[in-house]
Amino acid sequence: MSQIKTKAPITMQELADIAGVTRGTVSRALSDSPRVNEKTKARILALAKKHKYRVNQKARNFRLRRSGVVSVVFMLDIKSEQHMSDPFFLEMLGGIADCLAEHDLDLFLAHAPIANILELQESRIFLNSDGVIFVGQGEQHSQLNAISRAEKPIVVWGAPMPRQSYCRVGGDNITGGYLATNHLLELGRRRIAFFGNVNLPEIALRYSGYKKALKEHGVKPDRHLQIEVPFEMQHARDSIEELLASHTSFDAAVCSSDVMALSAIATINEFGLRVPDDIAIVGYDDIGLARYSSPTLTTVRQNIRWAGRVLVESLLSILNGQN
Amino acid sequence: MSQIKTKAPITMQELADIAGVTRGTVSRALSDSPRVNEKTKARILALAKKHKYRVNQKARNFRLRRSGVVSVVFMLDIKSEQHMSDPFFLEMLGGIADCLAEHDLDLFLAHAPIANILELQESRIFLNSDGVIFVGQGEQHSQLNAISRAEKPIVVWGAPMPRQSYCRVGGDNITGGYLATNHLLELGRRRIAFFGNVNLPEIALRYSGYKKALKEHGVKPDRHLQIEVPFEMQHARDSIEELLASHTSFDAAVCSSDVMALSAIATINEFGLRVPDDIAIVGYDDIGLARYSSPTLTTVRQNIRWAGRVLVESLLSILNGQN
DNA sequence: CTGAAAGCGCTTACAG
DNA sequence: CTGAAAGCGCTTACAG
Repeated sequence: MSQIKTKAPITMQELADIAGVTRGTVSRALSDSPRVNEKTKARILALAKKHKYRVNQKARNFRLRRSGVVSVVFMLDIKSEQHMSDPFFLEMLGGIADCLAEHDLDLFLAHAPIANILELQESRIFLNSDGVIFVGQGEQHSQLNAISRAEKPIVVWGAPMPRQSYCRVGGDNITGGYLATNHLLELGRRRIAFFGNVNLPEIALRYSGYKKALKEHGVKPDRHLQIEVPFEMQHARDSIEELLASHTSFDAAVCSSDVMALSAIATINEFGLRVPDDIAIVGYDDIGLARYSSPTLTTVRQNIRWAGRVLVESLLSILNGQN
Repeated sequence: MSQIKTKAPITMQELADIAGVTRGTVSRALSDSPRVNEKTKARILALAKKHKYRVNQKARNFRLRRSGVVSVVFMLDIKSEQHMSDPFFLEMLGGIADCLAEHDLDLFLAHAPIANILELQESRIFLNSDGVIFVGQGEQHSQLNAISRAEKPIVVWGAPMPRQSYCRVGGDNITGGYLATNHLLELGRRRIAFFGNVNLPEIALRYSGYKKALKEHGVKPDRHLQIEVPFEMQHARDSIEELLASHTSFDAAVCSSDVMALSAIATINEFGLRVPDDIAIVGYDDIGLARYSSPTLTTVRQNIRWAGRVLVESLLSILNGQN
């Protein structure tokens, strides 16, 4: 590790000397303790401002035996450029980062691909942070359950699951899937494909919303129209290409993400078909890119930034013992 | 701030007790100091492994009077979702994060929009980190110069500038602009537009590469074909729309980013024109999204992840006093 | 209401 | 080669 030194700014001891009190009193004044005289407190606060004093958060966290760091782990093979490139993750990250900063907490970004998240428990990601935010469940629901029983608090973005012992935050995937499908049904489409990996809990719920909408319109779901399209862009294109080559007939598709929808549009165009004339597409997430694509992509909106904030607030609640 | 506590793992004192030595010796053994007996060292290392001991980086950094944190600031109005969504930033972030992790350093992500970066000097971004990486120069070259004269080391991704007192890492923008333009010229295009804000140093260099290529092919640059297209997607589309509506004739465009190129393609399609038949487009960056768009986007490749690593290594060199 | 003191987990001159 | 000790900047029982 490198030899890094930083010129130290004014210290609490120095401020105490200036104020003619001890560190203890300054510390109490700064944390607005009721056990310090109001006048003393005001004087110290004024002095602190005047001398641009700021508590050294590192020392504070160290003293408090905490790290002041929250780790963020993006599931779904984060190393793959495709996934990191998905704007969904970036917007989520933005919301998390903003909220964490407001609470004076640092963000530690997990960067490695996570084949088995149980291994994380030995890593810096866990050892070096006060809590961990998982974005997505992948197919590791039981591992998440196991981890949640350890001492380190976690929160997870994803779907509700049976016997779920971890704190979860997530959108209403059933309704989302329902709305997307319903939109296509009302456009008169009847051969509606569902693109996505239903082994992922969130996608499974959207699929059930999809089936619910079909049922309401008297359309019988066709197993052959449930296509396991992966999130990763190149794989998505391969998968959709295969579908088109098979001449399976369909006139619309509900996609599991906007990036997947954009992949679908590009692939369909390459096959000489038009969107939405020949095949109508609905995305999911409402990323910025989708809003400005051509033609404008119809999508199911998730307020991703806000979701990021909720994840942080939930984690803080646990850390503060409010469950 | 919240009351966060973490169950402490085995401490250096405990390991010292087990080994029957003092903390000092353990510390030296772990840092591979030559001043400790090889046998003792081996014994301590084995014991450390056995008991899964890991040095508490927080305490270490605290003792070493450093934060162990590097801040990353993305210029260009990071708050705007459009910019955060630009895959260029994400890939750069990935490279930076990986390299930082290998050096046991944390990544602190600046999230606020940066109107004037001089204000950063009072903020957590500076106060709480050992160094700062700026991705992009914006139009704040002189502010960067000013900041670099402060005690906190910085490195900047961008273009070389006259009287540049900060450490810079960047691509060869002149050659990049030249290659992009040359490609179009060899396709027989002669009315080639340049899309980008030439007030940004990097873009200005690409523009000069563009002019150089034109000159070599005996094409006289047309001022009206230098269009100040912003990076931000919606603004890019507005700007290109305006150009198309003005009936300025052009048969190709060199774009300043792949996202800009995608915006251009979408806008051109909306005007009933075809790419590349009517107007050929070249992007810049080589983001994953471009690779899989339809039709595949021609672009100038920057190895963004690798660039991120170089930024980190450069910063570490400065921190280690190697300039 | 305030001070004196211990201690968070580490590193590193200084002795020996 | 190793130990004893000081100290990084803070917080918080414990006295008074």
